[in-house]
Amino acid sequence: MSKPDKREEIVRAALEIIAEHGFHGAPMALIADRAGVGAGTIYRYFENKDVLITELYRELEERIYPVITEGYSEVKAFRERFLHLGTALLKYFINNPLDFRYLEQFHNSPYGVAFRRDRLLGEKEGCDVYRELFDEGIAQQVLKDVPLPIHFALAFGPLLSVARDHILGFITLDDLIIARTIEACWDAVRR
Amino acid sequence: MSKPDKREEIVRAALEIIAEHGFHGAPMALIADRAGVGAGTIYRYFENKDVLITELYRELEERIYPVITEGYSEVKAFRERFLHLGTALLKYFINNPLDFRYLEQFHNSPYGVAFRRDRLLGEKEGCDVYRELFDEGIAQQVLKDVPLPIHFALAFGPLLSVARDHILGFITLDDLIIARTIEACWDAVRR
DNA sequence: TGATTCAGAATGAACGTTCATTCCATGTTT
DNA sequence: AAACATGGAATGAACGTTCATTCTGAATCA
Repeated sequence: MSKPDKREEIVRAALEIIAEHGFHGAPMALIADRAGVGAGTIYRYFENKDVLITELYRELEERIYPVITEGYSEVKAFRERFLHLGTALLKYFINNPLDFRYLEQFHNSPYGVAFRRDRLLGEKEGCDVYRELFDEGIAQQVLKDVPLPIHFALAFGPLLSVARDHILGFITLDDLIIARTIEACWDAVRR
Repeated sequence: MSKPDKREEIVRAALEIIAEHGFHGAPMALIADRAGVGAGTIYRYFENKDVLITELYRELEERIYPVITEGYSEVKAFRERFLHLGTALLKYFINNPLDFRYLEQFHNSPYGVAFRRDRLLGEKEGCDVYRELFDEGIAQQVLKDVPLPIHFALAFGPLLSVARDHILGFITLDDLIIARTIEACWDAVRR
């Protein structure tokens, strides 16, 4: 196994185990096992567990961004762009439940809070597209007159909740329900 | 200190520490310290840490319910009832940040997932008022034609997100913004 | 009243376990 | 052969839980 291969295996194993059992249900020894690697080897690639966790978060963000923005065109009507970004994000989560579960774990932990605090301006997912879209919508008075974070809450709050329910098996989403949900979010933010 | 006093102190200390640092940042020894009791004393009142955690959850639920439903009348117009329940819940969270942080921790943990799964199967809903309101709205076609869990997501998702941002200091809510936020949620669920 | 007894509440040091991290003998590459 | 990478046993810190002991205050007795 080549050098970068091992790093990749470690990251993959960490994602699987942490997404399923949380940070504290993911001992380094288990991650090493699942990656097919010695416990000590992890420390050749990551200074410690915290670094592994935040590094994994960064990699997930980078994976998501291009998928979301694929087929996204800034020239389309505002509403269409909103629906595109919402649908793309929700579908990404549904198709990548491990990524979703990991991101949730991260957000609801001291890691995530510190991370967001550092980013106070960048806000959620670090995806600038969302911020730009909402800023434009507020400026053009297409969106309601509330602060940006409220818009984020109105748009992403239901989205995350629905994704979680689907992944945990409490509901089953299909294309129709997804479309209706995103349109409902649009009703929430539009003026 | 009388007998129920100690139990109360333990519960209070556990709420404070867990809300602030999470389940794993709350060793029993620290909870005992904060409560002003010996480490072993906790085990006179709670079989183990898990029982303490779920018991505390149950107590919080019981505390919230009467506050939410105060002044709530089933005869008022549907929209008014929705706004009342939404506003009451959001304001409760803002006024009781420890409660909110604890409930979030609980929901985003194996405890919470297991808890919800039991509820779904057992039909024994904790938030009956909310369930009744939404059921009625769907039946009367005041609400959009989507499954109940989607309505929950549309209504509570933004609410929790906004409460979290406020409590973490990322935004500052006032009565006007709260009212606009709940009304936006109404736009999301209404037909 | 003051002394004595006693049940159960409270205590915290000690225990066994789990975990992140370190260490080093061994293997691999250059 | 030198330099580096690896695995997994060893380490020590932290944790939840236990239990032998101490404390407390109500009940009983003289």
